Amino acid sequence: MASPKPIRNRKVSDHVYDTIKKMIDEGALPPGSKIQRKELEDQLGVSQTPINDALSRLAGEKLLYQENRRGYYVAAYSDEELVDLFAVRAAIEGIAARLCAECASETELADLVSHFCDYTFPITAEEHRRYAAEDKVFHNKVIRYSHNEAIRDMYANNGYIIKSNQRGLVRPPRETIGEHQDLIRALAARNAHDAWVVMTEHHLRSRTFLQRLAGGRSAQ
Amino acid sequence: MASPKPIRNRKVSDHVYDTIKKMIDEGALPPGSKIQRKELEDQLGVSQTPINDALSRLAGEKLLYQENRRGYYVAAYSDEELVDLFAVRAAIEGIAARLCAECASETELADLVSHFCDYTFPITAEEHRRYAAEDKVFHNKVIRYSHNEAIRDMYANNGYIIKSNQRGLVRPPRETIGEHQDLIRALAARNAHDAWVVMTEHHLRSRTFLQRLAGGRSAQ
DNA sequence: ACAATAAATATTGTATACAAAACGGCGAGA
DNA sequence: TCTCGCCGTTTTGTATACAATATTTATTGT
Repeated sequence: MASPKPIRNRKVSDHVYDTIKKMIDEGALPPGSKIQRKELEDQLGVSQTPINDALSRLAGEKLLYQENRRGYYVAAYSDEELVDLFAVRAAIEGIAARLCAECASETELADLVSHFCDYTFPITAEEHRRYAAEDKVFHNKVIRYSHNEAIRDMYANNGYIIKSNQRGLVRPPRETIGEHQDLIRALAARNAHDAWVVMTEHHLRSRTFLQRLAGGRSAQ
Repeated sequence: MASPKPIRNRKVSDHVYDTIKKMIDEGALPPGSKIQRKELEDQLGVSQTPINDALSRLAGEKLLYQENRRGYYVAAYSDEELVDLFAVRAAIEGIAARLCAECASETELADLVSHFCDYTFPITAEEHRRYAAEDKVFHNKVIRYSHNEAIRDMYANNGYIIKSNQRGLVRPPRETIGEHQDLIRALAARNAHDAWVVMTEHHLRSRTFLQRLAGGRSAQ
C-alpha cells in the first residue's frame, strides 16, 4: 500500500485517493458509513474537486457506492455477497499459487516457506492476532510472487477483494494452519498442480463456512 | 449494457458515463485513443465536471487509464498483458464452471448442453465466424449460470475482462471444440471437479498459445 | 535546409460559485 | 401524544474561472 511512484508527478487527487483507500482498509471508515466530503476537505486542506475525483475512482473500483443525490458510502457486503466473494478469491489465488510454483524465484519461494513455522497449540489471543496479520501478508505474497500483473492489479485496485477481509479471519488458525503448511510444501516442491488445488480448496472451505453462517437454516 | 435503473434519478454524469462506455465497447473509441474532453463537452452539451466524474469512474474500472497531466486514454492491452489476463479468465471461469455444475438448474444445464453440437470438419470461414460468436455466448452463459453475483459483476464491469476479447478467438475451433465438448460432458454429469479442471486448462492453453506469440518471435 | 530554441496555444488539474435536492427541526392540527 | 407539512440549513451536482503544464507553431542560428 506504499507509494512506488515518483513523488513528483502526483496530483492532489491521487493523495486524496490513497488516503481514503487507506482509511477504508484500516477501518477508520467502517463499511456502510457515509463519506463526509466537508470533513475530508478540511482535514486534507483541499477543495471539492480532487475529492470528487478520488471518490468517483473509488466508486468505479466498487470500494464505495453512491446513492443518488445522497452521497457516497463505504461498500458493505452482506453475508451472501461475501460467500460469492470467497469463490472469486479461491479462483484468483488458486491460479496465483499455481503460477507461483512455476515462476517464483528461489528467494521468493524461501520467503514463503518461512511463514507459519512457529505456532504451537493451543494458541493464545495474542498469537491469534499475529496469525491473522501473517495470514494477510502471506496471501499477499503469493499474489505478488505469481508475477502476474493482472492479478496484482486486482488485489491492489479491486474493492471486491479488499473487502473480503472485512471481517478478519473466517476460520480459526487451528483449522487453517495445516492447509497453509500443505500449501507451503507444494510451493517448496514447485508442485504447481497441488499448490493450485490446495489454495483453491482452502478458500472454498472458508466459503462453505460462511455459507453455513449466512444460510443458517440447513447446516449440513 | 441497458439501463436497469429507475429512469428517474439519473445524474448527467451517469449519462456521460454510459455514452463513453458504449463508445468504447462499440469501437467508436478504439483502444489507445485519447479522450478529447472538449469534444465530449460540445457533443453532449455539458460542462467539464460531469465528464471528469464519468472519466474518473471509468478509470477506476480500468477501461481508461490516465497519463499524468496528459489526459485519459482508452485502455489497450499488450500481448504480455493479454497473457496475464488469460490466467485470470482461467481462474474465474474455472470456478464458474465448477459452481455451474453444482448449482445450475436442469434447464440451464440443458441450455449449455445444446451448444457446439453440429460442427463437422473441415470448418468453413462462415462456420468459423459463427463458432466465434457461439464461443462468446457459451462462456457468458457459464458465468451467468454460476449464480455468483461477484463473478457476474466482474464480467459486466471489469475492463480487464471485457478487453480480453479484444482479438477474437485465440485458437482455432479445431483445437477448442473437443475441450468444449469435454466441458459440456462434465457439466451434464454435474461433475464439478472435472468441469473446473477442463475449463481452467482450456483457458490456460490459450494463455500458453498467446505466450508463444508474444515471447517467441521465431515461431511460425 | 535542418536542428534547436522560444513564443503561442490548448489542455489539464484545482478552486470557487451556485442552484437544486435532501435533511432536520419546529409547530399546527388531529 | 402523534402525524403531517412547512421552512431553514446542509449537502450534492454542475458550471465556470484560473493557474500550471503540455503541445504546437514560429523563429533563429548554423
